[in-house]
Amino acid sequence: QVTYNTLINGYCKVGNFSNAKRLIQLMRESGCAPDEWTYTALISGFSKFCMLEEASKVMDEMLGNGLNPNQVTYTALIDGHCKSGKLEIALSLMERMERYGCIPNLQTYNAIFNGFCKENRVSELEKLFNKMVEKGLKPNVISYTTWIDGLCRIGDTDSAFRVFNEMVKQQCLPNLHTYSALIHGLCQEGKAEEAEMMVKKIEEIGLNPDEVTYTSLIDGFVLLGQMDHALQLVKRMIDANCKPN
RNA sequence: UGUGCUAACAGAGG
Repeated sequence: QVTYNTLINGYCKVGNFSNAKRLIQLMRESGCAPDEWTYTALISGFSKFCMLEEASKVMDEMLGNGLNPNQVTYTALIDGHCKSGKLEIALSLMERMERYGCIPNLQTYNAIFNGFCKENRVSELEKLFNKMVEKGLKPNVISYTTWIDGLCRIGDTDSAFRVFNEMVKQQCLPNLHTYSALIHGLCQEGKAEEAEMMVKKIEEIGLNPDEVTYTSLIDGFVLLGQMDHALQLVKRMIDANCKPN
């Protein structure tokens, strides 16, 4: 059972669903019934590849077999819907989840935050964020980074930095994703110089900017028409052992 | 007797 689930999960993760189904068949033939883990692996795989109809079908099948979807199952399906821009369905799934006595956890909220973020619905993100804190869940670096990214996307880097400061005050350590979101935001606002200073700052605290960080910064100077500096940054990127992709 | 081993969330360009 665990062995089969491990293999099935491996196939689901890479989108090889025919092999996953073949293994489920084998699993059944050897006397093991698919369990929550099996269905969750399928739902998570289908969600990841934006095959939402299939994912929902598996969810129904799971319920039909008397198995209870857990927090991981719901979160996978919710995340899939968020990533496909079906935020309203994701929200109703979260309601359904709660009605069935399955409490949304931090990952569930983070998936929804990401949905709001990508749809530029940052005020709703903030509202839910506060609601989550009221419920006693502690936001982590992913929660804050998603919020910051959302604010940057709507061009409100000032608020993004306010959230950043709040995060630090709450003893939540920003990581490279957090800084990269801010750097990207600054660059898109035409503040590539500020972004570059920020890159220097993160290097000082021992973080290594990666190709995502550099590409945002390079794009920032490209937007300003400063191609010479953009090319200089590519050189610096290579010197810093970061390969352009 | 032993409940261990497997699943979900964030950043760039196009």
